[in-house]
Amino acid sequence: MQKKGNKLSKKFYLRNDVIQVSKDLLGKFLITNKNGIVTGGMITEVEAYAGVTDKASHAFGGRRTQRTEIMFSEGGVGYVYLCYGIHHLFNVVTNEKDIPHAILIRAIEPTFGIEEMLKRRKKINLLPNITSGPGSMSEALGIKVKDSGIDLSGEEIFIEDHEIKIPPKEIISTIRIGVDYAGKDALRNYRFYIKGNKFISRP
DNA sequence: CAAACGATTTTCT
DNA sequence: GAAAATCGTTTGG
Repeated sequence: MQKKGNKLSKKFYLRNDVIQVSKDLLGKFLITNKNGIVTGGMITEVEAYAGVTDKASHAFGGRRTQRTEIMFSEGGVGYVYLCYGIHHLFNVVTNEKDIPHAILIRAIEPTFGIEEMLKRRKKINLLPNITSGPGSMSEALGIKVKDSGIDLSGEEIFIEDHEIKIPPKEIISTIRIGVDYAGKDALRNYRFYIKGNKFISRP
């Protein structure tokens, strides 16, 4: 039923324009394969974190710790961060080695393994809020902190191109959410989502 | 070694 | 709409 999906090549992540990569990720499919159970869906909302120049990023100012070390890796790996002790946020690391750019996946449109995702989220019906919001989405996909640093070209967590093109008109850019503390950097239009899609996080 | 904080979500008023 | 929950990471002594 689904068109054949090809995993994104390493080159996709290695580009140095994190904004462009963010836009390109919209319409791609984020898939996880946990214990033989496949879950995933189309990426509908993302946020870019431009490394050392972005106050909202953990790597702002070149801060390099054991946790953020992953972001300094070469693009193409996942960076999972535990926030508020409860939520697992999934990021895609981009750019070259030592340049800590990352893209936070905020929401996807459920496509594969919907039943399993509902079970993980303890929901009965498929509502838009099942995967809208970074923490919720990660839980639905079974992504955990221990997955941080995973190679996205592997078999457990990966991103596929199903040749769905999102017209530039359908891509909305706006300010990010939940980063008010970042001062003027919070006003950067680094958040992107697909126009009209219901599976995006709510204010 | 102790203290403060957060890229969120959920629940209550 | 506002506030609490909750724990690993980070920072300071």
